[in-house]
Amino acid sequence: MQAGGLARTDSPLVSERITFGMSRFDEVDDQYDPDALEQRVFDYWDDVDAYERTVEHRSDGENFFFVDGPPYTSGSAHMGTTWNKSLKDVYLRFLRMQGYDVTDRPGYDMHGLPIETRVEERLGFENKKDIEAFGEENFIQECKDYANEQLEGLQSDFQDFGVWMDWDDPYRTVTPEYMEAAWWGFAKAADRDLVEKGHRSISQCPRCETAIANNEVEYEDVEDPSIYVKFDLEDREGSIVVWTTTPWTIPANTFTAVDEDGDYVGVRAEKDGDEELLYLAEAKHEEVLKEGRYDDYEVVEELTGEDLLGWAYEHPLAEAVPDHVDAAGTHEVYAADYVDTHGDGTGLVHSAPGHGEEDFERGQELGFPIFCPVGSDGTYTDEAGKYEGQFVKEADDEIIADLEGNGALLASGTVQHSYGHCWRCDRGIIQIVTDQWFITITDVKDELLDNIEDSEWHPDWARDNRFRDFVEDAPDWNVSRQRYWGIPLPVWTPENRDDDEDTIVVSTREELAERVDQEIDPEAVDLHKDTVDDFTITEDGTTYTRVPDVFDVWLDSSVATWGTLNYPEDDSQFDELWPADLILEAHDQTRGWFWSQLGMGTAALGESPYEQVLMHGHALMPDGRAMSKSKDILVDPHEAIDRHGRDVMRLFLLSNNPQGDDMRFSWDGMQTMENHLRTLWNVFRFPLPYMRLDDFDPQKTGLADVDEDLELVDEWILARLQTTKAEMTEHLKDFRQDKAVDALLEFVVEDVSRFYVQAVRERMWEEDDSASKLAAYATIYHVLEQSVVLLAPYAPFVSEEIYGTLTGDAGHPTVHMADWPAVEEYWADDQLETDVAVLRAIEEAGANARQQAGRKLRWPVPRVVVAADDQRVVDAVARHTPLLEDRLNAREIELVAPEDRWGELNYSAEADMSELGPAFGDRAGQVMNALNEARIDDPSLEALEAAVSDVLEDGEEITESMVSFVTQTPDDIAGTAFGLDGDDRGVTYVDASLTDDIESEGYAREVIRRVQEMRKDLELDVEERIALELSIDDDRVASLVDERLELVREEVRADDLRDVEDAHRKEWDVEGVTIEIALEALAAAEASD
RNA sequence: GGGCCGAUAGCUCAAUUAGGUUGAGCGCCACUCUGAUAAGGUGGAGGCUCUCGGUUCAAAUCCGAGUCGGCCCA
Repeated sequence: MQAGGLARTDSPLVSERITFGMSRFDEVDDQYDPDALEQRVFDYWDDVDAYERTVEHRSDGENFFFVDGPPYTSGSAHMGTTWNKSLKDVYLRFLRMQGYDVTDRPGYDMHGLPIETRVEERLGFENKKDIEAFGEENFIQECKDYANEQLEGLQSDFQDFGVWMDWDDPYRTVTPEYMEAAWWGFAKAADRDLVEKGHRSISQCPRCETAIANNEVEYEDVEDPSIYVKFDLEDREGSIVVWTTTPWTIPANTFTAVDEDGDYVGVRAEKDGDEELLYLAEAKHEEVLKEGRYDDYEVVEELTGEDLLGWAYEHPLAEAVPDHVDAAGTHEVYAADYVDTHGDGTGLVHSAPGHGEEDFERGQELGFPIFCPVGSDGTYTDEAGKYEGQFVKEADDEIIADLEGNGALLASGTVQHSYGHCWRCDRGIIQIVTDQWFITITDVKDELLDNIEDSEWHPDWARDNRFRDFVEDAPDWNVSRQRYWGIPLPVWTPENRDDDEDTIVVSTREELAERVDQEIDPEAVDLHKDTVDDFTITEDGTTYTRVPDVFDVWLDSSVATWGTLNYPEDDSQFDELWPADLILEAHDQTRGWFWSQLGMGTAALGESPYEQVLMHGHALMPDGRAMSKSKDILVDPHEAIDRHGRDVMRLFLLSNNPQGDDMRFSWDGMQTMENHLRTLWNVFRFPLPYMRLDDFDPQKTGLADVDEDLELVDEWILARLQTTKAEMTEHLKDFRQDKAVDALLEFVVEDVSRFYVQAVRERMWEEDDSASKLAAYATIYHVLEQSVVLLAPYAPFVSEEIYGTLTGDAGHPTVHMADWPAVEEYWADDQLETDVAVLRAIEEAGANARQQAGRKLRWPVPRVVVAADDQRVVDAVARHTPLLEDRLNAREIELVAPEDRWGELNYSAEADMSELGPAFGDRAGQVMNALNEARIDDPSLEALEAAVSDVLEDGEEITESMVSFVTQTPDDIAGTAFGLDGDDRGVTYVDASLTDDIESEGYAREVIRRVQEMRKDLELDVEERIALELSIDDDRVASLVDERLELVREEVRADDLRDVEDAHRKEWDVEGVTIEIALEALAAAEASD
């Protein structure tokens, strides 16, 4: 299959390449210059509408519904975002090349508290009162402006990274149609009876004066009070001891909890002559009494938690807080499963259902009133008695003092512990009980767990371990926030009530226009709070007003799968596309977007809204630390681009495993990728001058036309190309773009650059037209063209320029329109790949052996002996003897067949542990060492057994399967084993002995190489003729060189051999002999005559 | 405090599915090549495979307990 649409030359679209300077085989930069190249390609894309045309090109293809996880619009793109978008880009491009019509609408998450707090900072606001004074409408407008500003920064970053998405039409969570998508989803959940208003213990940010979700709470180490408080028992002697780090919750104390099965003690303790009876956990009593600095103590009672149940005590702040809870059964000891007699504290837990979540639940079970004397801003209400009006944290000291005054304080200190903070403004959160709106996803927990099964995750453990655990433990979703910049809850309640009975949930703008008392245009209405707060609904004589809350911002993005399609406003695509085929985000989204979408999809539609999830990791610093913008620990993608370019950065990012593992950024890794691209660039530009000179036309001379003339190495590189395509396709389908690009780069660097190009250079230098040259042209053209098509999703810029230069006006306007190259079975040839791999292994071993023998490649060696282990190696060598002679610079190649032995060798054995282990048990290691050390003349088992007889016990023998024989070479000769995939296939021996003839050629080559270097110093053209002067300070060497003088003259294009004046002159040391060389260019000399 | 993931050469990672003498690329050092040349080739140094136990003839690999890092949860 042709990758390029070669028949499209008549299209008016494709000829535009010429206009923009990409005609075939144009001159290209000598050096790979990413910055200049990428700017050129940006301009080119712009000029030919490359993106739009690529999208159009696939518009008839099968649908693929990708949904972009919307980045939050604060700050600019960091390395993590960059990795994420690069991953999306590579898969979207790959899918397009495979023919899919891909949905690629990017999204931005633009509501929520983070933006509100930024705007508040900007305006110098401290709390909600400032906002109210400024005006809701004004504040919402400021937030809108700020979010749009931030969006522009992200948009331009992503485009600058070369990401191709529909940048002209991103979905934005602040538009009426998107907000409507959220209303619709919420209304569907309400239809299923999954929406309720509830009195719950929630995390409250006292500065932002709103509830925040548990997953918005960030934990940091802080120093807090640590106090032990005695509750005096009623009806019996003594006190129970509790511990808390939040003295401000003591006023709301309602009961005390114990572990029914825990062990407790009564302790008679003495301090300053006074004696007290204290009850607390057995495991903690020593520690606690030490804290209380008691002089002495004695355990007088041993009890279980059960014994303590029902004990009544006095509220220690009863006088200061006259309104404290005083219902029947309060201020007694109860069992609760959140008590641990071996954890922090005393084994008795002060419980205030008006604050703590667990306390709240247990308090409800016990039927107690919920007493919470704290307002939404964290100050005590009048119910808190003498503490009224104080901010709770600031009241700690006074409360501690009051406890002490009452004699209730056993000990007071501080403790370092992690405490929850608001994710945006960093204020310490407080737990209070308020009214909130919930989506009761716990009612559909089984459905959620079922729906998890409908999505396929990469890696799969992320779904089956991490995500399932999270979903199993997930509580009801508190979706209401007492803020401004968000999607308003579409809930209207009867004017005189504030519960969740008889509510109206509005689903769409159209419904809104129909039902509200005011006259509105559904097309034009904005849905933000400042607008909809004014709307009332009157039905059946009852007037309904809107609940003033806005949604948790996580609800916004949870509807992205239909929000992307503008559904329900636009229902043209939903049925066909939904649910999403793929979403792709980092692992922190398990608790975020992966979860919120599953929750909303299930609550609203009973289904998972996505089918496949690719979960990648985070970008870490080179030393493994997490990146952090606020701490200025980061690598800025813009710096990476400045230093190495976009293609290099993308290649680096995309060469990392995307399946769950974090990625460490590495400047070395970036440099390596740049080196690889430079290699590609050099390979690409190497044949261009020759093709240009010969007017090579790939349309007229394709592979089919030169099939008869292809040489083995051509067929080999074509076979390798097929394997590379197959591997890449398999890896990409497996979401392992890192392995795919590794395969491609290895092909380009190892096979094309280091082997194929080396092997075909001389064919390209031939001046006359030859079938062999054309075959090489057609081959390298095909290989390069397919390689850049394969590289295009990763490095779209350099691929574009190379593709354009190769195809000119015969290709697609952009490489990104090309089809993903399919394996061409005709060229596949596993046998040949193996053959050449054998030859390369022999060559490599030969080079190694040569170095051991101390003979430079420039000096010929009389013979190279290849001892083959199998017939395959014999065949390969026999067919390619001249190639091997040439590459190893050997006068002769000698082949030793597998059944023969080369007489000059000794042998030793290499042990196979998988055989020795079972046979010798714990002596296997000992036998292995003896075998490895043995030296024998004859590679037979008998000789070997004799050599290792010391370690063999009676009756034991060495069998053939246990060992393989290894040769030991004599002095003149160096040998190196070669193998394939870890299996030994034979040995290459280099005989490095010297003769006059060899020395003659060796010295001649030394001279040639130095003359060539001097030609280069003078920047002479390859064809330019010279006059040469040689003076060699050693008679023997001089006569040796004389023997090869013709060779020297020919190689260095020396027409004259004479003394030259005013020449480029240099003295060289060659193997200890001084040689003086001078030369001048003949044309120059003639001109000066 | 709990869950998940990771820890192998200076760096980035393979090898863990099925236990069998730990590998590659990059970097470093030395040598080498030179009609792709700010490239290419060869070699060398560099590892108690995080620690400690266990299973086994044999553990990077399986099991248990820790340590450190990342993410998530409390």
